[in-house]
Parts: sequence; C-alpha cells; structure tokens
Amino acid sequence: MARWQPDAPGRLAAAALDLFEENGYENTTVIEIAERAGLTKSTFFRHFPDKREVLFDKGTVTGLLVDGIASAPPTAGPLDAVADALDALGRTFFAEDRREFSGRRQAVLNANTELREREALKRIDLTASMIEALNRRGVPGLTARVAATLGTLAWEIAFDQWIGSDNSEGFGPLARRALDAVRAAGAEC
Amino acid sequence: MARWQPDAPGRLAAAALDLFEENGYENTTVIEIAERAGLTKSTFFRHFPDKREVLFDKGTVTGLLVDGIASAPPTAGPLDAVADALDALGRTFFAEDRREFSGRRQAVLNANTELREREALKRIDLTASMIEALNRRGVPGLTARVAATLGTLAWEIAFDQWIGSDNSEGFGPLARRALDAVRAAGAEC
DNA sequence: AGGGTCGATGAGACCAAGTCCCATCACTGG
DNA sequence: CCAGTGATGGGACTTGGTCTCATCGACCCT
Repeated sequence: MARWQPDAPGRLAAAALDLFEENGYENTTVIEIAERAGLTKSTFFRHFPDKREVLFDKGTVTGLLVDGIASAPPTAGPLDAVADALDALGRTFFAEDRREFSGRRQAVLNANTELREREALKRIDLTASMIEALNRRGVPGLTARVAATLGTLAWEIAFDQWIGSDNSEGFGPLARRALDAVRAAGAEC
Repeated sequence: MARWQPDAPGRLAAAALDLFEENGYENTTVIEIAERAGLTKSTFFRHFPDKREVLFDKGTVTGLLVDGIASAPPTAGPLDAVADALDALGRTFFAEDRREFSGRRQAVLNANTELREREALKRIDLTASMIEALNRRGVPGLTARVAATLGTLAWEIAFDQWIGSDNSEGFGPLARRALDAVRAAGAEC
C-alpha cells in the first residue's frame, strides 16, 4: 500500500463524504473510508477522534467568527459586530467555490441523527465562543448571549439560503439580510 | 436473578445516575448499570436506545411545552405564549421535589461531552417543536423561530438559577423573569 | 553515499456499545 | 391445570474506538 501521499486528512474526508452519499453514514465503515483513501483504520483515528468528526473542520470557522467580532469597529453594537463577522466568514470561508461542497455535506448531515447531534454540539460551542468574543468587546453577559444566539440563528437561515439558491449573492449579504430580518422579528415579539 | 420487579426503566435510570456520579460516565459500563438495577444488558437496550438516553425522559417535557403554547390565550403574543408554557412546565414537571434530582443530573451532563452532545440535540428538537406549536397559533415562520429560540435561552437561564439557588422561588417565576430580561436585552441590540 | 533520527503509517490485540435471535420465565385467562 | 403472551436472560456478532509495537519513508549530517 502506497504510503506518504499528501494530505491524509483531506483524502479521508473526501472519501467519507463520497461513501456517506453513496451508502449512507450508518452503512459506511471506518475501514471502508480508510481503504478508499488508501489508508488504514489506525490512520483514520490518528487524524479524527471519531467517525463523525471527519465531516467537521477543526475550529477554523470559530476562529474566523471570533476574529471578526473582535475586529469590528468599537462603535458597532453587538449585532452589528456579529454581522461584520458573518460577512468576513462569507469572504474567506463560505466562498463560491465551497458552495457545492457545503451543500453536499449538509445533505449528508441532515440525513443522519448522529451527525445532526454532532452539528448541534458544534453550534452550541460556536455560540459560546461568540459570547466570549462579545464579552471581550465590553458587551454585558445577557446581551451578549442574546446577540450570539440571534447571530447563530441568522447564520443558519443564511446558510440554508446560500446552499439552496443557484444564482446566489454570496453568504455575506444573505447573512446581513437574515440578521436584519431576525432583528425585526425580535422587535415584534 | 430476581425477575419481574416493577419499573425496570426507572431502576436503570437511577442506577445509571448513581454510577455516573460515582465513577463518571465514561468509566461506567452498561453492564454495570444493568447489574446494579438487577437486570442485564439486553434489558437495558430494550428500554433505552443507547447509553446516553438513560438520562433523558421521553418527550414529556416537549409535550408539556407544546401543550402550554397551544393553550395560551389567543390574544397572547409569541413570547407571552412561551412564558405561559414555561410556567406550566414549572408547575407540573420542574416542581420542587424534582429540583435536587435535576441538579444531580445536570452536573453529570455538564461533566461529559457525549452527554452534552445529546442534550444539544434535544434542545434543538425541542426548539423545533416550539416553532411548530407557535406556527399553529398563527405566528409566522421567522417570528416563531426567534420567539422559540429566545424562549429556549430563557429556559436555560432559568433552569441554571433554579438548580443553583437554595430558597428557590420555583421554575415558573424564574422563567418569566428570565424571559423578560432576554426580551429587554434583545431590544438593545 | 551511508547511517541515524523522527514523524507518519500499518498491523493487530483488545474493550465496550449496540444488534439480533432464541430460549426461558412469570403472569394471565380459560 | 394448561396455553398464550410479554418481559427478561443469554450469547453470538459487528463496529467504533483505544492502545502498543513494528515499520517505513523522508530528511539531515557527516
């Protein structure tokens, strides 16, 4: 078996996504994933702590969001800072070339409860990171919690639109509009 | 081994909570749980789909919340309906005699990522149920989403206070206050 | 060129979660 | 007293995940 080919984690992730699409998550074995990537079970678990994690990137999104919140203008309110961060995310991570992949990945996630569960945990941890970032801007506890929660909701809405529409206008603008809509809906509660 | 003792699921859940407190979730085996309850592994998995689920009740909370939202006065706004539902929950489920148990259980959940993950999924499913219930009241999509999300946040805040304080004033009032605070924080975003 | 070091991989034993099938027991009604 | 039914026990089996050790490949240094 040929060793030393580059980017083992990337090959494993690609193989996993393919197999999950073909046969479903539950009907796919870690050994099968590893074999398709030209590797072994041992190596799979050396790169990913468990089978689910192969579909999740390691904190780069969180980092981008936290940085985006931190670097928003000091005059910006909590939700404005979140909007800036989502916009930054749209420029760097949720770029057009990643849209098809994101859609495929999300379809796989939606099809399996175990994966949805992992996604739910990631979402909570992400929200917690946003709260911390807002706290560091001086936003008081509860306000930060509300802003981060609404920001996560806007993210979710914008993401669904982004992977759904064809002639898309990019994640950033969609997120801004979603956040405005959420803000408006919150006002009339 | 004595068979036919009553309430196998309850005995399993109690044994599990005890063992998780003593040795931690990861260091506890399903077989150990079953043995302490006077049962076997087979019976455990007959009552619970997996090891995590032994700490989660089967949808009664969701039912209570959905009913509470449905039976709120027609004039009540979305967040008011949610407040009524949380109040109903405080009267029927989060009663004083369940407080100590809830605290123990929550401590175990917080100590383990796998359990936090399951909790995160439950929270999302609960929020989805609340959204549906609000939709059935005529609350439009996005507004319902925001209201349910803020309601879940208020729940979380109130629950932490409820299991934390000693001379507690009950879950219902705490939830109402939390919801008001969340509403106020949302206004200044 | 050759030997040594080091990080990444392979191989396989091992444990626990979860599934499945079948035997067995206890309670119920006739 | 006996047949039926539902809950339990028992054990084989698959898979996820951990661990340890051997091995390989690249790079470095002389």
